[in-house]
Amino acid sequence: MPDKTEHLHGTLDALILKTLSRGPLHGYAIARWLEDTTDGALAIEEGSLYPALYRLEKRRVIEAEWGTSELGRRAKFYTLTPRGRAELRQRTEEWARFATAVSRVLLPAT
Amino acid sequence: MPDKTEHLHGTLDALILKTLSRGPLHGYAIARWLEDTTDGALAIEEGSLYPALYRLEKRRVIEAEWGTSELGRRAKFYTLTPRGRAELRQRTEEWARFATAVSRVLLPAT
DNA sequence: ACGGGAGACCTTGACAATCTAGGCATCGAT
DNA sequence: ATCGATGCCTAGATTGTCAAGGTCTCCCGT
Repeated sequence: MPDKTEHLHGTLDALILKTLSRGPLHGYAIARWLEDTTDGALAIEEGSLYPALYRLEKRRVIEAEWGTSELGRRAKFYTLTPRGRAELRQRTEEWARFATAVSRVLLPAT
Repeated sequence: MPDKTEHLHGTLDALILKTLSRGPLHGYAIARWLEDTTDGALAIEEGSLYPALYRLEKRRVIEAEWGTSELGRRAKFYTLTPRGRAELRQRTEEWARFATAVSRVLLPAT
């Protein structure tokens, strides 16, 4: 049972960039990887994923190229650009600051 | 310099509830308290705050009552209802799970 | 031979929540 | 007299996610 993904707002981009920082992947695989490595806590809907990828590509933080998936199917592979790496760093720091602040309020003296 | 508040999505309600769990406060004071205790990392825009309070009141997780602020001004004081406490617990847990998942992806091996 | 599920992509429309940018009123200090 | 802080409020635009659909191919079970 995945979490309310409502929180994703503003975080999905960073998650995608981070996923791609480990190497090129196609969209479907990005969603899979995120879901797997968080034990299902992060469920990325395809209706969120593909528009996000398109946004990121348009802003030139990722690049797309058609290729073939591990299972021999047509798939679009995304690669992180230098720009993307910079943005990832920045967004990661933003997240850290935000999460720290919220946790300080919500989970004090745990 | 406050953070991009874009992240707030879905978190603001919990923050407000938590703030009120320490005792009744008026809207302006809620924003102040959140801003202060997070060293400005959480800047709550009034255009987000008041609609949020209205939403929460309508859902009966908080109650409003007009009164007088510490500085002698007319102010609306909000109190957490039992329902609100329950929701706070639930949302806090949701946040914890979400934040843990995102951090695990974004800040691995820190 | 056929059906269904999984892999892989995409789009449309609705919705929810935040932000921007205003407005109003009172008070104290300069 | 004006300005900043206190305190409330609203309208509209923006944004991003979600739900729900659709397409095509491959593989597996029956």
